[in-house]
Amino acid sequence: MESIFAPLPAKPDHSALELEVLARWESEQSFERLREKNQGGKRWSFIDGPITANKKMGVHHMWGRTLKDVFVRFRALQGYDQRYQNGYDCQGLWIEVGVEQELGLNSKREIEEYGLEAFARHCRDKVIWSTGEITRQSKRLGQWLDWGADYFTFSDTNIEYIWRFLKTLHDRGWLYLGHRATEWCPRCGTSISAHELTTGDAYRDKIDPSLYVRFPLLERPGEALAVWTTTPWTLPANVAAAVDPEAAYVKVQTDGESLWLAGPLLEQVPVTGKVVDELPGEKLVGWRYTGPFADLPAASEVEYRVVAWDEVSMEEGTGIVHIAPGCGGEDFELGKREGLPVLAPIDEDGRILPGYGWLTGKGAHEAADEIIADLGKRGVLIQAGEIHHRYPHCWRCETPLVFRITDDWFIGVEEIRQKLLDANATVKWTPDYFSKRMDDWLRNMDDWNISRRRYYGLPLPFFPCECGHLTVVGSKAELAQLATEGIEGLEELHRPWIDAVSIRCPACGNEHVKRVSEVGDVWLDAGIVPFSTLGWQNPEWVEHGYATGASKGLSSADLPDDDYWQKWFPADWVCEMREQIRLWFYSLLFMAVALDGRAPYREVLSYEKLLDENGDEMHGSRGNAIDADEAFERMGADVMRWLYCQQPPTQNIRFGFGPAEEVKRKLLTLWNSTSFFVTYANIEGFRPSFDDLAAGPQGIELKPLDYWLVERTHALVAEATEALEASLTVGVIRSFESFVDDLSNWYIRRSRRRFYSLDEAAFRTLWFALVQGIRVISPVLPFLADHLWKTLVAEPCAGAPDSVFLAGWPEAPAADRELLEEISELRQVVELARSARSQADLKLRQPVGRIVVQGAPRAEGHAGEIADELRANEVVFAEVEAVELKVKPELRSLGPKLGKDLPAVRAALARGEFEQLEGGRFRVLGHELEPDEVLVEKTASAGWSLAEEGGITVAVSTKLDEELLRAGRVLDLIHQINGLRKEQGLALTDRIKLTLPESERDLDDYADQIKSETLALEIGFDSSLNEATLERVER
RNA sequence: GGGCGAUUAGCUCAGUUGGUUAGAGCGCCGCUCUGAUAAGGCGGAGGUCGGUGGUUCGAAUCCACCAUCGCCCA
Repeated sequence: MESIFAPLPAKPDHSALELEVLARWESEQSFERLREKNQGGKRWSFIDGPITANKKMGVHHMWGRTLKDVFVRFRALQGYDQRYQNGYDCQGLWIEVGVEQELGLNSKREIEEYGLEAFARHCRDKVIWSTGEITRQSKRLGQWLDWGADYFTFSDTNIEYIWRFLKTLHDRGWLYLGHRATEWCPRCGTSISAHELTTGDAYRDKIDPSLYVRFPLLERPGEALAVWTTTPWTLPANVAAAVDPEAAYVKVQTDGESLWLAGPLLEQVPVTGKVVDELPGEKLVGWRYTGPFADLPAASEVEYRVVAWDEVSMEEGTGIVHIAPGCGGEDFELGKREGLPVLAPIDEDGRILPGYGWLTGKGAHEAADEIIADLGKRGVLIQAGEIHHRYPHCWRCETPLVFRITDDWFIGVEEIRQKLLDANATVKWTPDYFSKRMDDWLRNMDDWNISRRRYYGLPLPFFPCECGHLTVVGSKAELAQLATEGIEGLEELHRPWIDAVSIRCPACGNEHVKRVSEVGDVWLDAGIVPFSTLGWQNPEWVEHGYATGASKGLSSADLPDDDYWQKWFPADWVCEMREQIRLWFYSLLFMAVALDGRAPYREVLSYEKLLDENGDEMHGSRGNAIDADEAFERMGADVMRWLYCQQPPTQNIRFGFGPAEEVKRKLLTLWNSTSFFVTYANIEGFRPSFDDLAAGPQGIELKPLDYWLVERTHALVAEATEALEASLTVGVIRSFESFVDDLSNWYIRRSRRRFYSLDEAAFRTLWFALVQGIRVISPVLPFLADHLWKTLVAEPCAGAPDSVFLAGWPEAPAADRELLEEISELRQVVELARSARSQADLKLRQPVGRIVVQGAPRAEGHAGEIADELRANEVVFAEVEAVELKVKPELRSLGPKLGKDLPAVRAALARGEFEQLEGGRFRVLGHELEPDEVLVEKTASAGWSLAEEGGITVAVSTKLDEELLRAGRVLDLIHQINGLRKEQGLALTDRIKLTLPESERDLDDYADQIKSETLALEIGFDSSLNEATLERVER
């Protein structure tokens, strides 16, 4: 006879099972059918943050992908129509990184010599390769998205939407060309934005010179300022020295001359001598001095002087700060306030410009030693040492950054700041304190530097004419209209093609206006997505119209029309890692509020960082990084997903093969429970009915335990639904674990024997519980769940959906809380009784006479089960006799009633100073306490072992009569014989002949029990034996 | 310097509106089941709940300050 249920192997091979399920999803078109099923129904809008398409994914990427998939599947199960669009980030520095390395290019000059067109094509190839890998890995993880209809940020469509955004901002006057000091990477030849400084580990340990130098004072011969710096290359750009006007400064008489410095710092500065004068900082302001490189041509006009600044540090240095407005952000701001000249000493490559004498042409950081030597030779140096500190480096090439005055394009943020804060107030953040994090960022953010001096990125559509007019082009069509040359060769909106285009200036008619050479910040690319992919203000739907420019042929995504945008904007839910608060979440918010006035998302889920299982960061170089493909192979996607989902998003996750083994063991309980069911259902010929899933088994009399499991299952469904509605996967995991424990360690344990015959109520109940459990966990464990669904439902039930994902989300009636409490009380009684047995050294194999239970009225109907579970002849519910009574206050009710008298009453009770009244009442210190206001504890009288907790008391009789002892010996004997059977390698079904020592003759009354439990056909006795022996009997 | 978060058993973490004896998993020790068996169950050891004050009849929980760590901003 063929099995109704396909038998399950002893353990799941997750990886193999998952590949099987993937193949089935493919052949059965499960995802496509799910989409069809939900089409046109209620909507749930999710927008995927674009993943940078420059490499394969690691396990740290899989956390977010898993969370996204869990909620996408959950909402799909609930019947929500969705878009399922994946996104790729395809241009900008991130893409250039790998390509440059592959091509062995190491500077902008080399890229330009290599040729921008070939470089651009390489970048595109890199993206194509990477998106192929990421798609493959995502599918393997189980992510259900509309693969092949992805959005690519380098499409002309995406770029045009950003152009339009920039034009809108320009019309509002928010766009400007700024002139300021910014962090600059001399190797990449571009400025580094505040965004980029917060990405990854920009701040790294670095050893720098620590220089104390003297600035001789003009009007005070023989006196000088002592100044400290760690960046010698900025000294040629010095124009001022800053002091804290509030602080006290001292003059120290040294061997040669007198040095001024801040009093509080005297101890830690390498200046020794006698303090001969003291002045407040404000008295120093206005003093003039000779600059450290005053002779250089660039410095010829500078009038060096002391200025006041309240930011002067009294923690390090000398309290007199060297100011070079051309070399630092704060210096630049101070310089503006004080009207200081700006010396900008370095060029794009970090080399010192002409006008700086012998320094010209040298690299800023590299020139340090020569500068120090020169200062020493000229007697300017007080002391040169070293300092270990954190210094910003380029995130892509690890080059130490410099400060440079540059012209960058900025978006002014003052007019929009409050609107962003208002919009953020409408967003539900998980974890909620991230909302404040965003608020803080919004309050503090500076104008947005959007330009990068690079190649393969969003071309900024800025065409400045010599006449002073700036044209910001808003679309390709507009560009074509204004173009005077180069438009015919514009195959996509990238350099070098776009650079060939000239336009006519609308203001003066000049026909040779060229675009600026800068490209845009990648966060513009990602932030525009809710507009560019949803067809904002697009007049008509263009099928496959999203794939334009560089993305032509890569995606089948449509360019929808504005009606569609109205339907899908804003997103109901987005989910990315925490860093995205100031990156993607920010640029999304900024662009949406600028264009539409609303927040682009209603809910945000954000999560922390992935570490290895020891809590260290994963690094390829450290050898502790786990390759995603290896993880799929060795732990399986379900196990990975479980690991991600059991982590509260507020905490770093510790990910590794060790934790994965724990998860596998946990999942084994579910597997074994299912396997138990399948085994006996096949033996007994049980066939399930799909209708039972609607509300549990109907039209059959359920035993109390069955009824309990049904209610327990309803509770699971309710808890899991609530957790997922709140974006908290950890809640689902917890509920599910506790459910499986109840199912396995209570229901199956208690009901096992009912499955040895066709007890329909038991089979239907267990089937229902297993299947509902599988449905609830399916978003987390899609493979295992769908495999078990196929086994338990799809194959045996005619007409059932062939995938759990086509079966909808289970509905649960309100669970019978009273019954759940009842069983929970019952289990408490059993646990207390076990504890009491254990205290009296009564192992479970030793039957006991009587168990008395007090304070658990709800468990009273389960006396038989308790007796069976605890091997007791009798279980009674009555008052437990005790020798001693301890009475404690029930604080919850007595606290409010007694108030300040409570401690005294409590102490009196503890001393035993109370009077027992009728009806379980007590009198203490003049207060009469009701029975529900006290907790009564008892100490066992002789012959009893007692355990109590939470008002429940269980007493186990420790008196063992002859009969009980014999029954105990029988169980011991059975245990021993079954051990022997195993030792001798007998099969579970082998029959035996048993020979017992003569001393066990008195157990002969139990022969039938012994025979059936050990599969013995006959029992003999032999006086020469000390121990039982057995031999196998051929049948 | 400012902000946010964290600090609970050897390790990783729960702890619901303040309420009796602060829990789980892993590890350790002991026991147990022996039809989940290189698994399951029970029990034990192990905690001044980071510190100090305060509010309260009562604080891991609320408040203040401090310390340490992480993240963010300057």
